[in-house]
This record gives sequence, C-alpha cells and structure tokens, in this order.
Amino acid sequence: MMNKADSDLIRRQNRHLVLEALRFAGRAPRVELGRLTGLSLATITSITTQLLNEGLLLEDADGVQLTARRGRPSVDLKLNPEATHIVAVKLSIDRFELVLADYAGTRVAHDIKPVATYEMEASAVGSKAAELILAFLARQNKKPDNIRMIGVAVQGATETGAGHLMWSPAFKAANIPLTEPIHRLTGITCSLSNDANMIAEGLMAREHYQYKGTAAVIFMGYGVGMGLVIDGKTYHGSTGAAAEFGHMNHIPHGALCRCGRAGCIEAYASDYGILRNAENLPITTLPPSHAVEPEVMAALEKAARSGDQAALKAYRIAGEAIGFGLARMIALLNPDRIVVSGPGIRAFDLVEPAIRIAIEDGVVLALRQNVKIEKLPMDHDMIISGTIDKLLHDLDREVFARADSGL
Amino acid sequence: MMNKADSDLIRRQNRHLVLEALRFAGRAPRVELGRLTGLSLATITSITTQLLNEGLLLEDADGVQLTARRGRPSVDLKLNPEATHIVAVKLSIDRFELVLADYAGTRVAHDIKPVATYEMEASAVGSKAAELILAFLARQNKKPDNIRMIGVAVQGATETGAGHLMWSPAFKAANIPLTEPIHRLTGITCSLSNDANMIAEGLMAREHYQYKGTAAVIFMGYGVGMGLVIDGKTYHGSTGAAAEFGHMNHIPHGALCRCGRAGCIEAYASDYGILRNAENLPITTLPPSHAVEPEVMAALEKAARSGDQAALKAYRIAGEAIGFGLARMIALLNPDRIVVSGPGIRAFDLVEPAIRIAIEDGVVLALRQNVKIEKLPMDHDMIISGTIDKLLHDLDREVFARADSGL
DNA sequence: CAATTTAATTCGACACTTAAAATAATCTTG
DNA sequence: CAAGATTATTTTAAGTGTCGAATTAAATTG
Repeated sequence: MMNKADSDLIRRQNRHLVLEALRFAGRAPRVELGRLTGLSLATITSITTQLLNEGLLLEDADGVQLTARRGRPSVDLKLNPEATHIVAVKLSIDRFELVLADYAGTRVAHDIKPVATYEMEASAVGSKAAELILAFLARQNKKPDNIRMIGVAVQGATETGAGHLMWSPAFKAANIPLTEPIHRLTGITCSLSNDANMIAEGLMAREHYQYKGTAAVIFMGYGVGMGLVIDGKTYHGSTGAAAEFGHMNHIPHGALCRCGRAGCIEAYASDYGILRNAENLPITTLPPSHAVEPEVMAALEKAARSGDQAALKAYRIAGEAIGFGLARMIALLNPDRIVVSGPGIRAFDLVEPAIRIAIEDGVVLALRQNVKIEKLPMDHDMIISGTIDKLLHDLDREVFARADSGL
Repeated sequence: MMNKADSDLIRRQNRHLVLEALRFAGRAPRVELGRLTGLSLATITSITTQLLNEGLLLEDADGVQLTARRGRPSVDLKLNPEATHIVAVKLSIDRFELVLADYAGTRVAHDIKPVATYEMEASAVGSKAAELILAFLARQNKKPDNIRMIGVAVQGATETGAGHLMWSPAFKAANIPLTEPIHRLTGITCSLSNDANMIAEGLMAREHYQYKGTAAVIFMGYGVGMGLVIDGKTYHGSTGAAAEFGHMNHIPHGALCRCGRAGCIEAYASDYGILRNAENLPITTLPPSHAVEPEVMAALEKAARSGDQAALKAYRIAGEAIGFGLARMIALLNPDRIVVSGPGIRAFDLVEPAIRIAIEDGVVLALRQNVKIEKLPMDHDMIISGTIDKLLHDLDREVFARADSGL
C-alpha cells in the first residue's frame, strides 16, 4: 500500500526536485529552477534560502553574465562542494581503487592500491577496505565525520540488501560481507553495488531523459554483466542480485562457466569463453581463475580480422549467445533501449552481425522493432563515475531532501 | 524527473488511500480506516464526508454489531455500488464474454455470445465488440453514461498503449485495433490487456501483501503466457507488450511455434507443443490454427499416467522448456515469487520434476534459493475477475482520487 | 441515572504552495 | 544622467491540507 501524504512530503519532494535540477544543470538562477521544476518562484525562494542556510547551496555571483541583458541580473546557485564528501571504492582483481568526491561531484583525490585479492579470506576483505579507506582519508586530511557515504562497486553477484558479495572473479572466497565491516570500522554508511549497475546509474545521471522506461546496459569483457533500468530506476531484484545476464542460461547443458554451471551466456561470450572456442578446446574445459590478459584478446582479435576461421567462429558464437540472451530479455521486458559496453566491444564489429541475426531469430518483430541497440565506448572510469553519481543521488533523496538532515 | 508536489497531491494520495483501504476491507468504520491508512481521525472524517457527498461511499448502519461493546458504536462505511459501473470483456476463440460490475466489484450481469472470431476481418472485431456491449447494456437498462470504463482482456500479444491486439490465437487477422473503435462507438473509455496480466492483477488485488516485490504468473494451456509484477505493479514494457514468456526463445533454431519463429517455449510447453512431441511428429510440423480439444489433452495425460513413454517424454520436454525459461527469468529479474496456473496444470505433476531440474541446472543457487514456486488451480473466471479488479483500481487511482472527478 | 467507554467531529495551530504586490538591480533612452 | 523599462527575487495574503486536543455523540455498566 502507499504511504500517507502530508505537508512534510511536499517539502521533501520539492526540495529533492530543486537539488536534482541543480545537480543536472550544474548551476542555475532561481528563475531557471522555477522553469525546470515547475514550482513557483515564491516556493523556489523559500526552498533555496533554506538550502543556503543549511550550507547545501552557494550563491555564485562570479558567474559570467554572458549576454548583458537589461533588468536585474540573475544570480546563479550551485551545489556547495564542501557540504559533504563521499568515497567511491572499486574492487577489482588485484587492486582497490579509491576516489574522494565532493558534494558537487568533483573528484578531489584518487588512489589505487595493489591488493592480492584472489587469495584473501572472506573476513579480511571488508577490514582491508576499511583500513585503506581510513588511511586514504587521513592522507587527505579528512575526518570520517566529513564523509557521508561510502559506495563500493564490484564485478560479480552482489546482494545489495545484505551488503554481501556472493561471488566475484576477483576473489576466490564467496559470500564476503562488505558493508557491515566497513560501516563498523569507519563509522560511515556504506552501500554495495554491482559494477554494471553502476554504469547504468552513471548513464542515467547524465542522460536521464533517455532512460525513462526500461533500458539495459550490457557489459562485455572478462565477464558478461548487465545493468537494468526499469521505469527510470536501476532495478535490483528481491535480494539485490538481479540482472545476472551473464549467467542466464544460453544452451541447456552447454559450455562450462566460471560460476560452475553449464551453458551460461558468459561461457560463450566472455573473454575466456571466446578464447576457449577459438582454441577449439572442449566446452568442458575449466575456465581460468584469473582474467585473460588484454594482449591475448588483442591477438585473438587480430587473428580474426586477418581471416582466422576458428577465431571468427568463436566471435560468431559469442554474438549468438549475446543475441539470444538479448532476444530473451526483449521477450520478457520489451525494453526501449539496449546499450552494449565493456572492453569486449573493441571487437564488437566481429560479434554484432551474429547478435542481430540471433535477435531476428529469437523474438517476434513486434517486440524487437522499436528497441534501439547502441554501442558505447568503454571507459573503465564509468564504474567509478556511476558510483559517485549514485551516491550523490541517494544522498539527495534520502538525506538532504529532509529539512532536518542535520548537516 | 519527478513531479512537483502541492496540497492537491496530498489530498489525491490520501483519498486514494482511503478508497483502496475500503476496497480491500470491503467495509470498515472510520477508526479502522485511520488505522489502515495511518491518517488521523480528523483527516479521515474530512475525506470520508467529502466522498459521501460525492456519492462514492455509503454509511451502512445495518452492519451487525457482532460483539456488543461499550461506547458509541462505530458505523461502517462501504463503497457505493451505484457510484458507477464498468464492463469487463473477455475475447477468446469463438466467443465474447461480457460482465457488468458495479463500483463495489459485484457482478450484476453476465453474458456469453458465440462469435466466429477466427475468420473475422481486423476492422470488424472492434465494432462487433462495441455492438455486443451496447446491446448487452440495453438489456440491462443501463445507459452508456452510467459506465465509466470498459476493459478488454485477450490472449495474445497486446499493445496496451495503442490499444491494438498485435496477434492472438483467437484471430487469424493481426494488428487489430480495439480500444479506439470501442471508445468511438460506445463513448466509453476502453483499455486493452493481456489475459495473463489480468490474472496477475487479480491475484494482486486480493493478496497485495504477497506481491510486494517482483512476481510472475505463468499460464500454461493452449498457449504459454505470463503476467509480470514488478515493484508491486503489473509491468508493461515500452509498448505494453511485455512479458511474452511463451515466445521467449528456449532452443535456438528449435521447434516451430505458432508465432512463426522456431524454438519458443510455447512450441514445447503448450498443448499443441506437448501433443506434437508425444505423437513423435517432427518439430517442423505446423501448429494447428485452432486450440487443441480438452479431451485430446486429457487423453494424453491419461496415457502418460499409464506409462506411455512418448507422452511422458513430451511432458518432460515441456517441463524443461518452462524450467529453463524460468531459470532465465530468475537470472534476469530475481523475483520473489512464481505462480504457475492455467488449464495445463492439471498435468503439473508430470512436468514439475523437469521444471525443478531445469531450474537447478540453469541458475546459480544464490538466485534461486529464495524464490517460491507455487501452483495455482486454474479458474477461467480469474481473467474476468482480474479485469474487474484492474478497472476499479484504475478508476480509484485516476478518476476518483481527484475531488473534482465529476461524478 | 451517573459514570465509563468508544467513535466521530470540530477547532486552533502549523506547514506548504501560489498569485499578486513590492522591492531590487540592472539597462535604455532621451 | 535621470526617468522609464525590464528582469529577478522577496514579501505578503489567501487557500488548502494534516494533526493534536478538546468536544460532542451514543452506546454499556453498575
């Protein structure tokens, strides 16, 4: 059932609206905020003076008046970068990446620490992360009190609700508790997310008008992942482990996957899956525990481009796996938009024809005709960017939309 | 972006809350409504007097005071059945079914008309429906003005937004416009939905507390369908054609399906798909245009139960198709609950083991361990019931939640 | 029949939005 | 360079909504 509504709800929603508009626009005068939000200028004044008093906003008189117009000049407002800070953490094989960002979303510090992740005990991961975060903050002269939130992004199956990492290619251990130990050791609220979801989140923050309905971001590389946006919000299933596109079955009883099952899409379309097929190894060959070196994939790509039949066939099989997976997803969810990204898309032209054919074979015209499939150049940084965007968005909604946020 | 909030929104939301609570409870005194909605008694009084004045509610003093308690006796409120009426229409092969229901959800008239649907022109369907509806209303002495909404449920792929029936086993014609001609000829707002979605809607109306997150209702019978509930709301994709579970690919380049493609789940798990396998016909055999007679399926079921190996294998193959489909859906959406229904579940015990095995093979434990799979006895009436529930729910939300609903 | 108990309404306070009026700060123009 | 025009923002007054407290209503209990 819905929740009851009262005047508190109004303010919360409208404050959020103003913050969201300002975050999107970067800077804007009050009139502009009125236009963007649909609120009256009187309300904008009321809300912005409150936000200014709380230190969340700054007046920015320095703003260059581009075209000198008549009338009282507008004065731009912007988010106060110093209002608070957040830390985004990306865990991947053999390294922890830390980024400190201010409330306006600007990165103020960045650090990469080598960590022998694969052999770590499950219980050691969270405390190691907390330790690195605290040391990182100390180097930046930031007290933990100044940090409102920590967001951790990892490749693998996450349980967002519980804050557990169920399994990940970066760790041999499974079921690793993360948010609890980090929160306990740093005193800072912590959330955990899947890396592909963070890419989706980042795209949405930047071009939310393009992600109104249902959209999927596919990630090809050492694994195959997916971020799912439903009704304009990133979707997490009942346990927060949704959208395991890579481990959606492609062929019953098919090729052996890193997750231990047979026939997953990833077993055909990830780096190791493609490589295994190109080398004509049996599909029961155990996937390597470590990521395939980029050079190896580059060589394979080169071989395919120079006509190597086995390599070409491996890419075609990968495309078919992705394509049928997408066809099944389309049949189920009828999305507006599909974006394919990840390091694997360097070879996208080698897999794309097979993807298109598979989609044509796998789903009725009525469903596929109005879905747009796009390629998005991969930028490893998108995961960190998306995590920052998500944290700030959450902060705006859950903390700063309330007048008593206690800054 | 969100919408701005004002006092109008508050009232709308809280009015809706009261209507919803009353629809769920059937009848309740004001104190009870306060408890159910979380609103203060003062607010409940304000809202209910308004609703009473508008004729949406009735005071029901006749309510038997079960246990004579001290204190001023409470007076029950209930929805005014005469506030308005709706018509639910179910189109299926060779018949149109019409039900007139009042605002409280009670059915006041029911009619079934034989119609030779299969050979109809696309343009004739809507006008035929409108004609039958008008005649039906005339017999009930109801003017179209007294009817607020018509809801049409059909098996097949619907485009909810456009109000078109893309294709359906009941019609040879494709792309049949429905809501537009019905609205034009009757003057009544009309909506179109898929039958499986209506079953999901009905279950949700009755036990909404059980459908908080993501839930799927699978429908087995002459076809295979699915109703999808995401975040407590039935999900329609970008065009309103989502959740075509039956036409999600099972085996690439597999068995021929009624939709013209190869390898759909329906081609293995629908009546005709099971029958085709049991008769050892090649998978390229064209599916029959008409539904399989129930007697034929009953005979097949009997044969399987008496040990017929071909029949048993056909059911096992059907279970595997459903099971892998569910496994893929679980990987993608991580639902809380799956309900299987439809006439096909009479033989559910014959397919269930294969379903369970397929799910075990097809999706990692972490994802499947907390999804509940239930069997729900099929009742053909559930489609009509669900349509009524949906119409009334829509009415409450979109029309009567506004104070100026203009009754 | 007075006391008690429970239900429902009324009243006063407070929060929020908005339209309209007032104020502020600039540019234009004669 | 001063008055008028123009645009941005704030202030004011009015309207609507919810809520807690006080009040009224209608029964049972003793």
